[in-house]
Amino acid sequence: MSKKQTRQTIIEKSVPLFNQQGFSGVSMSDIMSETGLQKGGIYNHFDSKETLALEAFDHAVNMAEHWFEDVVKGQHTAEAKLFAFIQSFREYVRNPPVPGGCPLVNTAVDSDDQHPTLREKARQAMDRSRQWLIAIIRDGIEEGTIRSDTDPDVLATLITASFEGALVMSRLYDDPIHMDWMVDHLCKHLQTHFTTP
Amino acid sequence: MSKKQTRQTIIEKSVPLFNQQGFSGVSMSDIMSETGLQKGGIYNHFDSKETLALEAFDHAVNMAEHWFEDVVKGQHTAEAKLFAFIQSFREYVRNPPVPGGCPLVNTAVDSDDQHPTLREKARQAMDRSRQWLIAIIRDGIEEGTIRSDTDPDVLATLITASFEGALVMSRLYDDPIHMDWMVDHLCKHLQTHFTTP
DNA sequence: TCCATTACAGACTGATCGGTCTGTTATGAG
DNA sequence: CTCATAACAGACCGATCAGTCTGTAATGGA
Repeated sequence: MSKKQTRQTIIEKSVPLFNQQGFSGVSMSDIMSETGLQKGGIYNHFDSKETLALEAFDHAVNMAEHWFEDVVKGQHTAEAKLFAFIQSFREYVRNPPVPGGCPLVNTAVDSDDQHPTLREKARQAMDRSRQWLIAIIRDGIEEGTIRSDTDPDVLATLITASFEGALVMSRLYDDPIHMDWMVDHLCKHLQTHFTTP
Repeated sequence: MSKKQTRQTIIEKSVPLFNQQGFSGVSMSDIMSETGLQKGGIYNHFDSKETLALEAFDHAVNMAEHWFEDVVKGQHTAEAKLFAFIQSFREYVRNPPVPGGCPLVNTAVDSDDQHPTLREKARQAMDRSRQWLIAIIRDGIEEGTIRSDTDPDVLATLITASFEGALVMSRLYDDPIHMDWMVDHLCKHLQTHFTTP
């Protein structure tokens, strides 16, 4: 096993731990038993628990981003992309690409004033996610499939917040129905922004 | 200071700590310095950190529940109650009744598999909140101000999840605009469920 | 005022925390 | 095969963890 591989394994094994239990809920012992490595094997790759947590967060976000990008990949109009994106929430809650829910929400909630760097990372990732959505919506307005009086910023926030809230509820109840209801609602709402009747 | 009073003070001082930093993010030392008491003074009232955390959660939820009940108190139709409830989200995010955001979301995210009792409490509190909303919606259907084809369960979930998601976003960005956008959206959506034109 | 009760202080415990360091073993270039 | 390098094991560190216990001081009823 090369250095890079071991390092990557540590990160990958850490992702579910941090995403499920939060920064202070995870101990280096947890990571040791999860990876099968001892102290020396881990601290050879990472300076501190915080460094590892930051990289684990990045990796978790990457996983989610790639998952959503794949969902949208096959679609060629903004309308279809948005529709596919929202429909994919159903699958996300049933078969989450990142164990433990959405790393954005988890980190946003977990890092309340306590871990400023982690919080800043969460903010940046949230912004990247919103900008990605905003770009799709703008494309839709340009190509004429989305009504020109649609505010991309507003719509991006509505979709994102709805997803996060419904995900938390479905996870708390361990019942995907709440996400399904939200997806139905979002789809209906999206119709009002489409120019196609 | 009577026993009950001291006990209550400990709970009240613990609420922001647990709500902001999560169960494992708070140490008994934190609670000691926050309350000004020493170990003996705290463990005289509570068996363990977990017992205290559970009571702190109950108290946090009570604070939020009373806050929302007050908001709705002045309104006499279901339509007006729902409208006042949703509008109050703007104030909630600017002037939260419980420091650290919504205890339901925080606890739901914090207790991922780790603290089953806390998770169960969060579930029950979430259910109480949904049932409260559902009852209002049912009243509205009975009194004829809300369309009879409205599904109270669905609408309650939509409102709750939207609130939670937007709250997380506004808190992460430290910008109430996201909640404002969501409130605008929910109000417009509510109109479609009202029988009044 | 007296005394039983109890709220609380604070020293103490063993476990565990994040992190360091040295020794050992695996690795890969020559 | 040889040897320099570095990946890793695991003992070890001081700090801090949740929780216990004894001593003390405050309280409140008689």
